[in-house]
Amino acid sequence: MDGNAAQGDTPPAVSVCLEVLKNRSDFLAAARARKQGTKAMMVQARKRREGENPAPEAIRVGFTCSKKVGNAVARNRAKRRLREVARLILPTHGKPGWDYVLIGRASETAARPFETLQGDLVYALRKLHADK
RNA sequence: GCAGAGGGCUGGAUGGCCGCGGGGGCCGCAAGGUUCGCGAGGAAAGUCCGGACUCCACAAGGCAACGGUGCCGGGUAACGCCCGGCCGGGGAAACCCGAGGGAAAGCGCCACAGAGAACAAACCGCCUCCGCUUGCGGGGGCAAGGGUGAAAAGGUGGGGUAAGAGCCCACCGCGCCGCUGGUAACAGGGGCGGCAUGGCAAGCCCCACCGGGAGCAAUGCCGAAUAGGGACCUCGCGCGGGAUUGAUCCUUCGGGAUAUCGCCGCAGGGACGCUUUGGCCCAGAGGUCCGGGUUGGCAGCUAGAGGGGGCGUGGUAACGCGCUCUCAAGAAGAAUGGUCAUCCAGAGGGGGCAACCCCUUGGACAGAAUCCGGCUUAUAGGCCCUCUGCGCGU
Repeated sequence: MDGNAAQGDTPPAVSVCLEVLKNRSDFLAAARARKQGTKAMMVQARKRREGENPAPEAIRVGFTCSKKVGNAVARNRAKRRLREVARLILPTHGKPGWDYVLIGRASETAARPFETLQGDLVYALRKLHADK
């Protein structure tokens, strides 16, 4: 038995409060707000205004992997890793009422060790929240 | 065993933990919870052909245009696909390659080189006659040899001749006629003809056959808020003017009516900080219903010419038929993942005589989007079968 799983430190189903961005306008709005790049990804973040449609406690997240990332397989792989990272990190490090967009980068997003990838997101979030 | 040819299969495995998509069951008024099983490929790709399906158009059919196909026979829902055969070319062979109809329907083109590239021609030549300064000039005959070219107007051999030539003969080739075999493409052999018909149809063209168009963002249904449109009802709708050189209505065609819409003047309200003047804007409100319609939702949407296995059967085969068992993604900013461990191939290094052991690294091309049948292209590695030649053994 491997030690990691035995400790059971993976987050439970906190991801209930995560929602997926689906409208193009939401993506564009996030792109106009603040952003922070890391080696493996670009993170865009936007605090929603008062009275905007989703409930204020919800954290929303979207993923973008353009053709620059590679062919369909490479894009899907990058998106999945970003999704997994978001699932693990955002419920604890993200702030309610914010929209986040994670953008994949060519080769790095797929190749970077997973723990480093998590660290990248945590770092980017800290910078974004501090940058007020 | 070595070298080669053809074909097929596979393309990481197992198990934890945490997730995702869409189903079924159970609990719950619901939100949701819980549980069970399912969830990428041989190419899912390119979107190049052929269909199913949907809508639009349309008597059938013919002709023309445009596009496609192009040896023959078979298979198929259909095909430009597949199978079998034929012909031509390559190879020692297994086998491979071929846009493989028509060039005596017509037009066009054939670079460079070369004398000449299509009703042949004569550069070097060969033969002969004449002249003379004995190797040159002129006349005539010839097309065998040389040279050029991708291709030079049948080929080889013999006869013949001044030299030559299908000029004559034999064989081959070509054309025509009929015979035999074959469903056919075609093959075989026979007779006749002295040879006429160079290549390119992937330049135009001719012939035969096939083809209506657009596509699941097809198409059908539902349809909120807001804005706008129409109909009806209720309340409200300042005063005056003028009229058809506006609408409308009536008409005995001369003209007339003025409720309504529009026009003009005055009054009313609104904003421009206020006042005056001037210009601008407003003149309806409420309710009910109807149709169109955007974001969106539902259907289409996965059970069909379906995939796989087995048995029988027809066929050389592609494939068909019968029975039987089994399998089953359906999303829509788009699920099929993340991570860890062990193992299996592979690569590198070290130790050991060797079997082997240890460490490190590490997994081809590639991701469903209405669904099928093909084609094409990409693909690390591994496995299997058949055949050919050579070598060795029995």
